[in-house]
Amino acid sequence: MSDSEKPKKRQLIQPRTLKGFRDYLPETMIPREQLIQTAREVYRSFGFGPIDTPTLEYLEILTGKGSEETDRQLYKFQDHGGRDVGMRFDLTVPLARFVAQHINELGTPFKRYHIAPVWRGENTQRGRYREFMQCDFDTIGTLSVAADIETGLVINALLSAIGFERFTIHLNNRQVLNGLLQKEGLEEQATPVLRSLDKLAKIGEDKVIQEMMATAGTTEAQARNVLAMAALEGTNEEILTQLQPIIAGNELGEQGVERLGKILSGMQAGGVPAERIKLDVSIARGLDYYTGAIFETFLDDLPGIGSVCSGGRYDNLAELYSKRQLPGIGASLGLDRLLAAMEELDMLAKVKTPADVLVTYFDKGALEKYLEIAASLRAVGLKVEVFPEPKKLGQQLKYADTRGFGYAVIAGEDELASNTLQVKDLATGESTAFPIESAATELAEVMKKAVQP
RNA sequence: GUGGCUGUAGCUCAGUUGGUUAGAGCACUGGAUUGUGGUUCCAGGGGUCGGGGGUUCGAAUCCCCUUAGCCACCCCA
Repeated sequence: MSDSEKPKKRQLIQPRTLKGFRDYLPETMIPREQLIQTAREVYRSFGFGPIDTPTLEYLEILTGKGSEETDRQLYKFQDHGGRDVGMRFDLTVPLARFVAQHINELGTPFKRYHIAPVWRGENTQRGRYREFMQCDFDTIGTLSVAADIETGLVINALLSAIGFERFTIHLNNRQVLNGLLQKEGLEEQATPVLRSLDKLAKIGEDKVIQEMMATAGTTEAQARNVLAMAALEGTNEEILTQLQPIIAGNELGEQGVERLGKILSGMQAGGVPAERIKLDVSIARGLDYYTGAIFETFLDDLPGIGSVCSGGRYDNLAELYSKRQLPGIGASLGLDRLLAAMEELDMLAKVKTPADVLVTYFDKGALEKYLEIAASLRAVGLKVEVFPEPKKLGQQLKYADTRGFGYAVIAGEDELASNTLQVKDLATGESTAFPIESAATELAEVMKKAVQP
């Protein structure tokens, strides 16, 4: 073969994903889907209904309230018709547009959940990607404290259903903060002051004071007064009592404290253990648009990972798109953060298959028998895979073991001749013989017992 | 977007002052007289050293650019 006849090495395209974008393998996708399913069920159990909106919106919809930061992170381009479009960077702005457009058919109060990916072209870091899932729930069109309370109840139900017992829902009311700022004459600088305050847990008291003086132009006394309130300690009731004199004389603040008390007792009446709720006057969330209750949720065993479920109340969701004032309250489950936490706390089963049972393909001539067996197992609700090749039994068992199957069904000449199946528990290695007719129901029984002993 | 660190097989890494055909463990595929895995033994496949350019007789090793990851800042609607 001369050089010219040698097959040239094909120029391959390097397989890779964009910065901040990820592939999900079955072993990460399985717990991910489980988590989403749990969230869905909890949202539905409170009467929230599903919605979806387009990935792409007119650019003006997304940049409506835009800061420079927003613009910088927004994925935007011109579509084939020359329209300026952008990819949604959260689910709240699309909700605002959606509500402005449909509120007359929807009526109020309107409760929806929305689980969908969003895109932000920000710099990546651990746990921060450019494409990620948001799991929002919101109640639109009511100012009632009942909706505030329910938000707390949903957060509690969510984390409980996912399997957490030790977590703390931090609760605050922006009205209290705003009341104090009014009292201190800092209304104008509310945003930078609260942004600094939000960093209290992270950078400490002295630095927060320095930052407030530098970026918000407060006096040291003003900064200290704001911090004094944020530093209150004690039981929730004690904090409420201490707040009253601090805020006294400011109507907004007084209302805010009263409302906090109602949310607190309401959440407990709704079944949230008192020790899971913590009044935390320091949390502000960096968001300008929160006007009332604010929630942040921390895992007691992994507080460093940050809030895994956050949200709050806003006065006027759709102000940019509608003349109708639509107040609302909602929160968002931090799916990726939560999954990272669960992995770190070893709460995720390491499984590469969603199936429970592998039917081994043992006897070359008995494929149709195996297909029948698999069908009968599926009929009682089991997830079943038939191995596609009549390979050596040891290899098939190894396959089942490494993927995380719970059981293997083995049926060779001997079993088929006696009309039985051998069901092997892969965790213990024990085999049981079942009559072929009743094997499906008996195995289903066994598995049910294994799940709830 | 700014600054710092890093990038060798699917994964975790080794690779001496730049010097022949780049290694290990795990994982993967197959085998150990043809019906039982998660512990053994043997064999095998897999890398143009993230990509491109430069210096050099010679580059995984030095220089530049680029790309990706991590960390900090920023921000977190």
